[in-house]
Amino acid sequence: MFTIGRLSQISGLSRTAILYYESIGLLTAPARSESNYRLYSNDSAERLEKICAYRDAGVALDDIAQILSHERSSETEILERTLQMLNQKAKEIRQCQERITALLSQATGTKRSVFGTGLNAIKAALAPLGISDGIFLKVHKALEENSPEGHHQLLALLGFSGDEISHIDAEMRKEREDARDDTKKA
Amino acid sequence: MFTIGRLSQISGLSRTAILYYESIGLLTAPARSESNYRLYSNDSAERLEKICAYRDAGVALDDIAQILSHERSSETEILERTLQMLNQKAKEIRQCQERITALLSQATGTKRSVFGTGLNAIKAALAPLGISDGIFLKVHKALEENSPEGHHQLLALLGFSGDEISHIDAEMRKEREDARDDTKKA
DNA sequence: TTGCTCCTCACGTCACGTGAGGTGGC
DNA sequence: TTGCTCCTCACGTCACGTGAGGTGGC
Repeated sequence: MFTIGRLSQISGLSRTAILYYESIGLLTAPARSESNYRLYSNDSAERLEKICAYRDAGVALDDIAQILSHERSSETEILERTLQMLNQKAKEIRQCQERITALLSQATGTKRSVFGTGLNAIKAALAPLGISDGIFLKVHKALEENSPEGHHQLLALLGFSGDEISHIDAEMRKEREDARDDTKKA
Repeated sequence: MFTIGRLSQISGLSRTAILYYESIGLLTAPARSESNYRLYSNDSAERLEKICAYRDAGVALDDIAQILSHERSSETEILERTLQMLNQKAKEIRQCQERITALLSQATGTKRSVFGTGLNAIKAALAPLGISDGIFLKVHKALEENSPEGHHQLLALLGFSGDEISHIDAEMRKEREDARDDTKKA
């Protein structure tokens, strides 16, 4: 038996969110203590856990209710629809990002990609994908040495313009030369 | 002088959106005809055009008002803040996409990436980036022949799991063999 | 008594969409 | 007269957040 504060802690949801779920019927009203406090059962907590799993995947609360009402057949359909919606949203955001960067370069007179400019920009672009600097350098070397053309295509894939790619090439060359100098010194 | 319907047509906004902008003071109340119809000037139309440019870039209406109130200094700051917000949203959506695909593979028992499965999935992933099938094949060949390792890294970059990468490799090999057979026949 | 959690409304959010009920112009 | 555009409220949306005003437990 948990009080709402405790359930909030273990679920990571706010109190008001839990109350809201009750108000729309996604959670059934729990038992009450003598002092009228809500007392949640283990079942409630488990249901809330499931709710969170779908919520964190971007599923609408209505759809979560449908899925949890044991209409198993509808789950795949709902998830697929949600995924399509997410893809659409991602597309729209990407468009906004492009337009914002265009407005920014217009406002400041300097060029910049969605991620910023230069080498740090690439690293920033790769970081959220779980690619560390070390891996990044390895991939880069392999690509650049064996197939500069392929490397350029990869940069294009990441959303850099032709100008930016040239700029990055120059930076990388410089970095390699620095590394060689260091090696010589050692 | 345009009526609201005409302004709606040329701006691409809904009538209600235009009325809403007036209600929050983003557009000033226009002149009226004898029959009380709103009559918009060229100035209004131009202002609305600017509004649309920022709106389509994801800038909040409050912020657009600020930018248009000739506080030029604030523009860059606002655009930068908006861009950060968009980056954050993009990140959240990506997380949702990953979780949805996890739930989907759990529900259906089959594996799938954010973009679907197999070769078509890659093409679908690259299409929105402006990479056609032709370019795709060129890049692939260059990478695979010169640096299979680099190719795998690229696939990992695009969000494919290890299993999926092996699968794609197999598919590509098959496709290449088919192409060779065709060449022999010819 | 002092904090703390808990309770129940009710209103705000953001950018509109959707009627409802009515008037003017070709 | 028939459509059409226009007008002004007012309420709905989605998933809560934020008080307001009050009560119970250690």
